[in-house]
Amino acid sequence: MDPRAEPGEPGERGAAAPPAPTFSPLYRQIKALLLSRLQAGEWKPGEAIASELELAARLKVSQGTVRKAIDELAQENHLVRRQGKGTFVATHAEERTQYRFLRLTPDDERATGRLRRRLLECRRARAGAEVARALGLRSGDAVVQVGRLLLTAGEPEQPVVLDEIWLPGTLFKGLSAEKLASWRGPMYGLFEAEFDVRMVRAEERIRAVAAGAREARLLAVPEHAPLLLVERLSYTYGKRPVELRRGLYRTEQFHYRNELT
Amino acid sequence: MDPRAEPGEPGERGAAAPPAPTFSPLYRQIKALLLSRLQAGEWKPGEAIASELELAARLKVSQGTVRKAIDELAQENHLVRRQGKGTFVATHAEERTQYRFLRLTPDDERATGRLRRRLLECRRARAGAEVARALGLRSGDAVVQVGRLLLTAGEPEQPVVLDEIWLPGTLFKGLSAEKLASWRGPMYGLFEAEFDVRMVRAEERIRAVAAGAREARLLAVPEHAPLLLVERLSYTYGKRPVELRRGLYRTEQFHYRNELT
DNA sequence: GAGTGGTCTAGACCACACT
DNA sequence: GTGTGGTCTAGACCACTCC
Repeated sequence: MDPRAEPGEPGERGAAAPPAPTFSPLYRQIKALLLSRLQAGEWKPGEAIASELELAARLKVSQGTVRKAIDELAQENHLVRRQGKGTFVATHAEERTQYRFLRLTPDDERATGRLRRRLLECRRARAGAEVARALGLRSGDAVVQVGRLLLTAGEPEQPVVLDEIWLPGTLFKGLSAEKLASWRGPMYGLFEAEFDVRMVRAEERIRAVAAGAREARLLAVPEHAPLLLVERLSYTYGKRPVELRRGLYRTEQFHYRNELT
Repeated sequence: MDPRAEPGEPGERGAAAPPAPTFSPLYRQIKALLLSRLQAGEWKPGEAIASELELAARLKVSQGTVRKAIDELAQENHLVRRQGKGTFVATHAEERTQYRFLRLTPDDERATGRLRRRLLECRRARAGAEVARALGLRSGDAVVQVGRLLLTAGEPEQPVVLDEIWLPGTLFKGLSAEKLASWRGPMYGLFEAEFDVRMVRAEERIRAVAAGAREARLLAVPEHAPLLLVERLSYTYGKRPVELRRGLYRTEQFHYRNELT
């Protein structure tokens, strides 16, 4: 490959464009290439990709250059390196923690008990204006709507999270209550295995709100009780939004934890 | 330096200890060395450190090894690289965004207006049990307690954040209301310049709570209105906690934004 | 022992900022 | 032009995993 080649996303030329990123190093081009292969599904989540030396030979660059490309992809959680074994496509199916994206943590560190799920509904519907805008659809397009509770495992079990989830109908054609109920492990693992949708990144917007009547009943709190509202938009490759989630969290015994650097 | 030397934090030997990290690569030893120099204040925030080649020559390693050490330090926000100019000690004083650690964002993207500060109090006090535990002090030790509001700049101005801040008294001896009121720029910039305290990392715990009487009055919301409670513990070098902050955020027009990867 | 990722080196050259 | 960080190479050797 030629170090002086065009960047993956070529800088706009002509017109009165800003400075223009006229230079893209080789390793970034290789990174873009690998990303496009991941996106194309050339390697499935959990599988090993080609070794560094093999990629280097095939692409006619040095190992160090491939290495730097893979470094960045590993950093961004697309790949996972395992010394002595190989480099693997990241997956939500085998997370150390059950939910990689769930930042809710028990106040009591020792209470490490997993949360139970209870499915409330799973139905096909039409996107309202707001959902459509978030997911990049048109109002009225088909969506799958899922409602569920997360509860503490203890006795008595206690509701902690009420989630409402919207998914583009075209991507999640066969999704049903049965599939969701029978699936073991993280929901995002199901999405990978059955629908070829990998969540790569997400943005959350967090607010404090007062519980409405329905929410209060489902979460077993008084009406108007303060709840954490967590709106999450999840993206797959190419900054494409593929899930909207509206979660209400009880935070008497749990908190949303965040690390700032 | 010897690649086979002991790690910076030596692995426990003897007894029935876990696997034991018996190997620490050279670049990590150099990273630890640089960190200790930063901690010792050898270079001040905003200053340039020695160049890669100079460090390599002085430490008798290759440039690539120094480079990898600096890479990690830059990643962790201890250093900032600037091509053609040098590598600089990170600082809160010249942040692109006014507050690096403040994740509160206006719902309306265009409303980029800065927030005003209003100092409510700044007084010396004795640490209660909870504050002492968080800051690694003993109950009754001296602390500085600061209260303040952040308000929108518009007309009419509207309170958005009510912060209560606790700082170890020994570290912040000369801190006064006058100093705080007259300082331009982020508070953490003042801490760097006047007290040699650099915030490096922070953890936040977020909850939804109902406004109490005093908080409701200060934030101009009804009593029992839902508010975001953000408890932040900030650390300086060596995982040493140096600030506890309890913030109440109004989230009708603002939200706490977070990125998940 | 063979294969994989991880470290380290030495040297060449490029992009960028200052002067 | 000089000095800084950034890229790329080629090759040696180390640590880890599995057969």
